[in-house]
Amino acid sequence: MSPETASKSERAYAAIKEKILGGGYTPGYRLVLAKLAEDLGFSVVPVREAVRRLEAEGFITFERNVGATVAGIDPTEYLYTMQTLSIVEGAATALSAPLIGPEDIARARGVNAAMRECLEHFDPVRFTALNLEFHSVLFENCPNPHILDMVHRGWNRLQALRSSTFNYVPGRAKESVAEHEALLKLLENGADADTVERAARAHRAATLDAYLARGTPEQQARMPLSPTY
Amino acid sequence: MSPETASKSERAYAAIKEKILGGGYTPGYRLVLAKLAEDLGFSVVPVREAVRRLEAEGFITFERNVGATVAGIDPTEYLYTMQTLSIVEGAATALSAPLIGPEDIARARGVNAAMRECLEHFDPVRFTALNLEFHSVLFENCPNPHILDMVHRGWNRLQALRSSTFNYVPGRAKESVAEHEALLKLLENGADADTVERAARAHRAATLDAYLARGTPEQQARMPLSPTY
DNA sequence: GATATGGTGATCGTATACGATATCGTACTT
DNA sequence: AAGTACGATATCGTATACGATCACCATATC
Repeated sequence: MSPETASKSERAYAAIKEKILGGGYTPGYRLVLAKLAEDLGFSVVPVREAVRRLEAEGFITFERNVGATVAGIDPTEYLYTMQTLSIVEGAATALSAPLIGPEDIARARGVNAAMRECLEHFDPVRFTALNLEFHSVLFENCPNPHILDMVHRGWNRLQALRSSTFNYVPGRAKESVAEHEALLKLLENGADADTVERAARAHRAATLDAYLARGTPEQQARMPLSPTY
Repeated sequence: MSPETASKSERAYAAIKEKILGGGYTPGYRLVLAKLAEDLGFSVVPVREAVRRLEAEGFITFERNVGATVAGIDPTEYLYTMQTLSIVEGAATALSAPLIGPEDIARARGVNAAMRECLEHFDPVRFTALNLEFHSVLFENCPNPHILDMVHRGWNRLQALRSSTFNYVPGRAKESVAEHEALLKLLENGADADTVERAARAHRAATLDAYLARGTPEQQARMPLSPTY
């Protein structure tokens, strides 16, 4: 029996990704294959495979004959990701809606209650984790695997970006919790897919708006995209 | 000077993808790394990298210690891809809309005219190629690279699927050309993004509907998703 | 002082070799 | 005859080695 059931390539992938998401490797950090391999105790080949995969998923950039660096994370990139998520998560939630049962709603409502508590104790870290859990309940039933995959990628990317760029926007979290409750009400009442999609999109767009409103006007002017439409 | 400027890994990727899209490797075909490497004149390492990349993009399936096969292409997969495209292409087109100028419209209209001719001479191959060109004009201006990338992947996937599963649906092509003209009118008149998105979605959904209507009622019942909403 | 040029080192790209694993056929047992 | 155990073979997974390429810096030249 090998030490782990997964291949070294996959373990390398998970380990590096973990470090990026957790902030162990900050954006701009130079990833040298040989060094990574030594740290992990593997050869460079599986490490290289892991790095290429992470590149394909947008976590790192890779230049031929030069090397890899943890992906840069400018505000534009954050906007791109949020906008993409608003679209694919909106669709995933709409497609999930008919498959969401009362027990799912109840669970989501419990999570949302816990988020409300986090507001009072000011625990943004737990708040963020619960936020993912809440939305997972809403979109995980999406029967289209491609769309679900895109949603997962978006959340991953967001996590990578947030750890370094995202500043907690004071008033926003409270609004977010309220919007969650409104979303649950829609689902309970069997709202049609189009309405659910719009609400899910608007929810994310509102977060983005709050982020943009935080910046100076000139920063906002540089944003090339309207956050929602 | 090397024979090509691209790395062997990339050339292998392009070559294998080409063969899949062109029908040289049909679905279910067993891809053996060593054999591919020999055929290409490369070593297995870059070939392996290419294969993993194609796997990530959905063109082939890969099982550990077993091997790779060209991705299976059942009707459900076609439906997933069409549904995903209706969403991301709709968004891409809506985001492109404000950036599309008169010269783009004119070009698209020319392409559409050529498609109309294809109908009369019954040239489905050229029709399909022109169809991509038409839609490219509509979505290529999309300023969000993530969304654009998802659209490209969808089209690629569709091309791979179509070469083996898609049967030309008789009446549909004519409708499609008419819908194209309607889309162009919307863009010319500066329709708002929401309207454009709905039209682009509906256009693709109509193609999917035509495909589904072609099958027996029992086949349709097995489809797990509503094509549009 | 600025720019061009060559050398040097770090890092990636690929080839080859070998070990690990799954699959399939065959023989044996019940 | 059916099922199971076992071994042979094909194929993948990883390690190691070396060649190729690029960035950097020192030096020379204008």
